[in-house]
Formats: sequence, structure tokens, C-alpha cells
Amino acid sequence: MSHNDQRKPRPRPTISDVARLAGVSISTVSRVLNDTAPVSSEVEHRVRQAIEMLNYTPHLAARNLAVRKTETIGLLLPEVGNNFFAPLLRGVENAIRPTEYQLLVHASLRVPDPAPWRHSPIGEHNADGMLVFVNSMDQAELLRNYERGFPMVLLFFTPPSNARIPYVGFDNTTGLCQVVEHLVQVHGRRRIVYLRGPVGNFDSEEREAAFRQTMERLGVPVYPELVARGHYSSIGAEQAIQELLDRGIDFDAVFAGDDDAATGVLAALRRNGRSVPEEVAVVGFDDIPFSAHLNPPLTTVHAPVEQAGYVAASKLLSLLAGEMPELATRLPVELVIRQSCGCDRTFL
Amino acid sequence: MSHNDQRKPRPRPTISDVARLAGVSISTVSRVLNDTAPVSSEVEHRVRQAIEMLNYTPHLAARNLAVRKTETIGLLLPEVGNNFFAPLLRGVENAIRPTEYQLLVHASLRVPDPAPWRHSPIGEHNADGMLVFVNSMDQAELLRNYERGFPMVLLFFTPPSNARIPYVGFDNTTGLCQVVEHLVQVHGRRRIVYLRGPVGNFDSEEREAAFRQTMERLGVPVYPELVARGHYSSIGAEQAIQELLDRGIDFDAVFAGDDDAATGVLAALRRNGRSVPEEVAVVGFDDIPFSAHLNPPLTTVHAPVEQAGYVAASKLLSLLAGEMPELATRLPVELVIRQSCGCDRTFL
DNA sequence: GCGTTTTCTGAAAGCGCTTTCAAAATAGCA
DNA sequence: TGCTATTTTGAAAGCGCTTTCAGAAAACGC
Repeated sequence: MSHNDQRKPRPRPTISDVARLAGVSISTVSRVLNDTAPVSSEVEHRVRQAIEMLNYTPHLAARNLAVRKTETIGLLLPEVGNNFFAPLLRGVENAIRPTEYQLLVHASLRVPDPAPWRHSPIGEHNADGMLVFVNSMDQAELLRNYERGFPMVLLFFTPPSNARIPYVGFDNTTGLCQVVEHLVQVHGRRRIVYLRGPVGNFDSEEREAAFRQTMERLGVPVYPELVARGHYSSIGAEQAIQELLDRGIDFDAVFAGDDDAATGVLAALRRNGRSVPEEVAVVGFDDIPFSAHLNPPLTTVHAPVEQAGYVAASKLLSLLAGEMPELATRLPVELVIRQSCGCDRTFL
Repeated sequence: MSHNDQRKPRPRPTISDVARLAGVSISTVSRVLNDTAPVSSEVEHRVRQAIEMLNYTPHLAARNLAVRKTETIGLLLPEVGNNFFAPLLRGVENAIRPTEYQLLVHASLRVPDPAPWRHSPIGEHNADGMLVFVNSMDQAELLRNYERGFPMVLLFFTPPSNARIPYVGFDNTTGLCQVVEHLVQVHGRRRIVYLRGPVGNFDSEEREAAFRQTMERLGVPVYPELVARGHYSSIGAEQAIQELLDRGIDFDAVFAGDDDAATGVLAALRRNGRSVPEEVAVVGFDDIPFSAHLNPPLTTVHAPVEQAGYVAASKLLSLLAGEMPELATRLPVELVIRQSCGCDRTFL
């Protein structure tokens, strides 16, 4: 109803205003702004003074248009509920900070686009390159961007085989191998439930393959009734476990998929009076900060999320610099043993 | 070293390319793109076809320049380590999604700026308005933007008294009052340690004031040796508690500042063999998802972070629409009682 | 001092789009 | 059919900046 009554909405000064006030041409102002050509110190001083007085800030859109670069890199995420966006972002930020680039973040909810000609909300038109999180962009668009030569790097999934797009992910295979070996070799568990992530999730599928392979190698069967979907979420996992329990299915360990899911597993088990780790051991994946504080402290595999963000952004930066970074990076993960597996490490 | 060998880096098509291919003028193309004026259906069809063929996407910087709007709103954050970044972003995204706006996120590390004329990395020049998180922008710049009439809304802090900038925060006072009352009235605690947040943090100061006030009202003293700084972080709080313990200071409860800090408190206490809640009760603030899974489940006050993001973004949107939203919003918080205070709620 | 470099500066074009403004095409009506 | 009212279209200016190009000024050499 009422008007926005912020005061003095005088129009923002432009480069011409500065030029006029300093008594020079706009070219000169531009030169002192960007230091692209020598300017006599007397003139430079006048210009700086004018800038100061007017409180002038160059208009980025105009600049971008003129130089045909946006100086921003995009980060495309799927639904933002995920607990590891914070560290991921931190990594990206750290890589980007020393540069001129800005970060444009977009969380796509994957709604079908109303305007068919308007492609992704972030792309060639508003970014010089982008970081694509798994499940945030469909394959067709990914390919289209690739064909156009638009710089991208993929986070936590690999590109279609014919596209040479750099990506970074975790060494899921080794991680799973280690945690499973630990469960069966040191704790003698055999009926291990495996909680998958969301359907179509790359990491999830890779982990499952590694799981089956390791189990086979160790000679312990993967019981079909013990693999369920935990959706990498606390409540999803809780329900999955509850259902197994309700169906009277017996198990002595669970790989939760990730740590979020592990908290759900812990909750379900506790509510049903199953002791962890005595009756059932539980392990996660990711090692989010809270894992150490769960009850019992969670044995999990540490995934360097922040580093992933950093590495991905660095790759993109080098792509933008015209270089071709290493295509694939698998960040090493590390088994961190606490107590939920049955080990007796003292806390912290 | 090697070149970026993505193929076919043919230049992106412009509106002129589309016009030429469709055999019309660029004005016409613009019109079908934006539906700003009637276009005969035959022509419209040709244009759409051309757009399709060329896989054309309008260049946003150019468009922004022409219309003098950026269609993006900025979100300025301090260091992104914060655990409630994810829900906050989710709220903001939800509010923004139905609109045309994009979200530009910038985490400022508060480094002194090298180029003095280049103000905030996000501001008038690249956004139509912005959401300013506490501690992410200095007062001078805040005021400067305000004077210019640049739309902003503040998150978790109030503006200088002479600036009518909308803000949203939590009802810290009520929250603190409730949790403190609970501690002293139902659990009879009297020697309560109070862990402050980071220096200069608005919420922290507000909470401390409320704490002192409530204590006074209840007639229980605030012992100076019991107030320390927990920095709203797990390890900060852990150290603070450890130090109190080392100094042999006695206490029977601790208000941790926030839930992150509470996990640190719990860890320190456990490591030193103090039982929670029997010997010392601990409570937090925020109610992050993990709080329910801590050992023991944390009694805390629930702060609707996602809602805060949503409300803040909505306010900004209405500011952008030329309206003046309600200036101050204090989101209600709610005491959630679990077990770390000494209550015996069954889990979940 | 005078021609020649070298340094500094301004005019003007152009980045890709929107948006007047007026002309061209079409429709409406007598 | 002729003339006006209406719809559809294109030319051109302009958004705020960078950058080429060439001219002006200053510095240099002899």
C-alpha cells in the first residue's frame, strides 16, 4: 500500500558523470578504472577524486556486455536441503576468492520450464562457466552446453562417455570396500543391510556396485531382502529400518548410505530397543561434523566435501583460463572408526 | 598446458542472427521474446522456429543493460561455515522461485578491499536488491546503499536507528526467557554458565541481555566467572567449558549459545566425566536437525531458519515491487524440551 | 630550435538487447 | 472503391561501458 519511502533515490552516477566532473573523457575514466593504459598522474588524481565524490561504482552489466565476459561462475544445485552444501560452498568460495569471479548459485527444483526458449536459469547468458551438481541438470542440456563449448565441471557424477567434461567425485569404491571389510573382517558381521541413496543418484549406484563386489570378494552373501532405499535422508532411512524390523527381518549391521541416513537408522534402532553396536553395527558415509557426536559416535568414511568444492572450482577456473585440467578427480576418502561399528575407540 | 579442446566453439547466436534467419527485424524478435507487442502469428512462428534452430538464448547482460534491471537479488553472507545456511537458502529459494529473480550469493570474508572504488562485490551494479546477513556488510556501506535507495533487507540484525531498513530476526528474548525459566524453575539450577556468541554478533548480544534480565527477574545471580565466549561453534564451546573445568569452577547448567556450541559442551563434559543432565544440564538455541540425535537429545529452542529466509526474501520482493513491507519481523521461537535439561521425555 | 618519438587523451564504434517513433500494411466502413 | 482507424513492422537511438584509432602534447635527440 504505502510507498517505499527510502530517501534521495537519485539516479546512480555513470561513467559520464565522473568524466564530466573530472573534466576528462569517459575513455580516460575507463582507463584509470581498469588501468589499461597510462594516465598522467594529475588527471588520474582528478578522476579518482570525482569517483570518490560521486560514490561511483561501474555498472557490471554494461561492463560485461562490452568485454563479453560475465566474470561470474554459476553453481547449479538440486533441491537445497542437503547438509553438505555449506562445506561445498566454502570450498568453492575459497577457490574463487582470489579471482575476479562472482558466484551465482541456483537451486533448480527441476520443474519443467514454462518458457521453452529460456534454457537453464544459469548458463552461457549469465555466467562464464558453471559447476554442475549431480542431478541438477538433465543430460540433454548438459550436452547442449558442452557442444557450445561452455565451460563446466561436474560434481559427484561422471559425464556421458563421449563428452570430455571434467568432474570431481569421491573414491566411493575404496571407501565402501574399507568399511565393508571392517564390518565383516573385524566385527564378523554377515547380514548387512544396505541402504541405497535416491534413485538415479550416481554416488549411490557406484557405492552399491562397490558393496556387492566387496561382499562377493569376501564371500558373504548380499541378501536381497536386506537392500532397501534410505534416500540419503534421516527420515527415509528411519522408515526403511522400521519396515525391516516390522517384517521381522534379521540383520546385524547396516550401511546407511550416508551420515544423514545413519542418524535415522540410529533413531529407529533405539526406538525398537536394538542396541548399537552390540546387536547391530551401523556405519555411514561422509563424516559430517555431527557424526562424532551421535550416540554412539558414528563409524563412517570421511569424504572431503570442502576439498571437492575447491578442486571443482579450480578446474573450472583453469578451463576458463583456456587450459584443459585433468578430466577426472577422485578424491580419496578415509575410514574413520568410532564406536557405532563395535570398536571401542574412546570418544574423540 | 594443453588446449581446451571442447569442439565447435562457434560463437553464440545473437538476436540479429535470429532476425536474419527469420527474415524479420530484431525488434520483432524482441517482441516475440518478451511478448511486449502483438506479432502476427505467421511471423511469430517463423521467429520461434529460428530461435529453435539456432538454439538461441538471449544475452542477459545486454538485456539488463537495456532495461536497467538485473533481475537478480543478492544474498550476502559472512564466512560460509554456518550450519544453518542450507535451510536459510531453501527459504530464500522458495520465496524467489515463482518470480523471475535469480539469486547471487556472495560470502564475504571481510577482507579489506584492494580496489577502494570497487564497493561490495554485490550491490547496485549487479543486483536489484539484496539480503544482508548479519556481519556481512559494514555499517558505512549499509548506510551508503540505503541513501541511494538500494533495496535491502537485513537478516538477524537490526539497522542503525535512523535507517528504515526492513529486517527479520528471531524472538531471542522470549526464547531465552523460556529456556532459562525452565532451567531454574523446573530443574532448580542456579549456577548457569552462559556462553556468548562471537563478538559483535547481534543475536548473541540480544540473547545475553535477555539472559541477564530473566535471571534477575528470577532472583538468581549471574556469576561473572560463569559467562564465557563459546563463539557459536563446537570447538570454541568445547574449549570454553574445558577451561572452566580446569579452573575448578563449579556449575550445574550451561546455556551453550547455539546448538553447534552445545555439541562442543556435551563433548567436553563427557570427556571430563560429568554426566548430562544429572550433574550439569545443557541447553542450546536453534534446534538444528541433529539436536534430536545428540547424546542426550538436546533441549533447545527452535528457531525457524527456513522461514526467516522465506520472509526476508518476501520482504525484499515487495520492496522491489515498490511497496514498503512491515519493517520488523521477529519470528517466534519455541522451547523444545528433550533430555539434556534433565527432563525425561522419551526420545522422539 | 626543429623534426621525431613517445606518452597521453578524446571521438567514435560497438557489445546485444529494448523501446520509442513513424512508416507500412491491413482492416473497417461508408 | 476511397479514405480513415488499426494493427504490424522496421529504423534508430540508447542503456553504460571498453577499446581502437588517430590526433595532441610532451619529451627527446642533434
